[in-house]
Amino acid sequence: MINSQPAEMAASGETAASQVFSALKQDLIRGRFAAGEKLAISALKERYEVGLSPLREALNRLAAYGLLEQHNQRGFRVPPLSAEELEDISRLRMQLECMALTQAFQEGDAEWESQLLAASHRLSRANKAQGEIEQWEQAHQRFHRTLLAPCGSHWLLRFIEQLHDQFDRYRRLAPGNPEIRDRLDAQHGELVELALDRRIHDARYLLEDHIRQSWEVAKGACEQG
Amino acid sequence: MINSQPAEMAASGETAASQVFSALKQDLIRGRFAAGEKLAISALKERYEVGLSPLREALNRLAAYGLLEQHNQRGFRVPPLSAEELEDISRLRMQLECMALTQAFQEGDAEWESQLLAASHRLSRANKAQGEIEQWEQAHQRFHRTLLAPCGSHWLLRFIEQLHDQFDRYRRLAPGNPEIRDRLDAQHGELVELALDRRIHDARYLLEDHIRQSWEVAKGACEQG
DNA sequence: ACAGTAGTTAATATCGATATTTTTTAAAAA
DNA sequence: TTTTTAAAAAATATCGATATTAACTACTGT
Repeated sequence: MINSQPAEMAASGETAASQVFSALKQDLIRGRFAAGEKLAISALKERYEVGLSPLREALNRLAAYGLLEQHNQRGFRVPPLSAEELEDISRLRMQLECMALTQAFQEGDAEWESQLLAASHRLSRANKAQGEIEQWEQAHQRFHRTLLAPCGSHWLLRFIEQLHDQFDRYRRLAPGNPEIRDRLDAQHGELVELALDRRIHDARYLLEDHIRQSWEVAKGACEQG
Repeated sequence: MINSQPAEMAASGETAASQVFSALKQDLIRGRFAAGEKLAISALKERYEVGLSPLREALNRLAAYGLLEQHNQRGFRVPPLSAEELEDISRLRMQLECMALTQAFQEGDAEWESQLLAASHRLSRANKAQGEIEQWEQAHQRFHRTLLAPCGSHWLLRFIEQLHDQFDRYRRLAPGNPEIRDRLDAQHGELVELALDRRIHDARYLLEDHIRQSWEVAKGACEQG
């Protein structure tokens, strides 16, 4: 059984449901669907070239995750955007990520420092290659994930990731703000320095400000857009 | 279309998938399945008297929620119990619920106080009716939900509920500890008093202790059981 | 006896068709 | 015109059957 898979098939072990789950999740976060929009299942079937059963399973997972609303007998909707919810998400991010940061500073070892430096470097390089937004987005996500990874709490990381996905829906829909964007980029480097020196107090303050600045940008998605 | 539904049908608008989701969720929290057990889908079909499609959708939701593990091409498993995860869950509960409590004390109004008193009363009455454990469980859950409800953060409440469900898996599997149980019951009443007086500092300390005591009980589920 | 392997069984994941429910459209009544 | 009602259309949810994958068993060779 050598090379029996067509080129378009994904890695072995991937099921159709899990593939369409990932694809749909990405598209939801990227804002490819209008907020509040009702998803037409038959249209999704064509779009993702997948049958009804795996598609519905993916939709159910996404609803349980909070990236879709599910209403009995009337299908799935993209959740609406609201400034109130964005505030909720942002404030909770500040609290949870600061919690995780504190623990990460205690638990993080040399290996972590290396990975953090690497992630930071990848992020700054991805910055310059304009036009490849998705690459930057991935590097950005990985940086923040690496920063908090050693915090030791599986559930805390899970919730933070979930909030991050929610937050990104807003941020990616908002118009770019080059001014704040530059400041945000600089903060990533500063966070690494503070992490290496384990200056938890300053780092917490900086991370909180980082989220607050991002929040300012993300707010742009709520203005009658 | 009057009374066209058979007696065993649930409220209108309920779909087969959502019904089996609720039933399965309850059974998982109640420990009706062995930890680590692989779920035989065909057996579940008979047990819940439901077809394959709605059953699989329910399983997918539960996996996304964290009450099941899903492995591609090899079905669904009940997550194993571990003392480490219980510690993670418990510590996070302390932090998140104390956060919510603080905000609830600020936002809570007279209506909240009334509902809290009512919930507390129901809980103490449910206590005495032995043999009706499920009734007490429901009253208990509602009490804790009411206590934190006015905190104003949709996502915080969501995460707390999720952790609560995880925690209860352990607690309900653990052998009963009448000694601690009495103390826990007493704490519910004390929490109400502190809430009415908005004594946030004492209340936080008490809630933290409440969770810690429950944790002690829940640990019993991890011992080679 | 043991490791490796083909063949068999059982389970999962998916497809195609159908039944139910909601939404839309059109007609009838106030 | 507005509201109600009824019929038609569209969409969701579910069923039954099938294909695909993993787990198991018996065999072969060493």
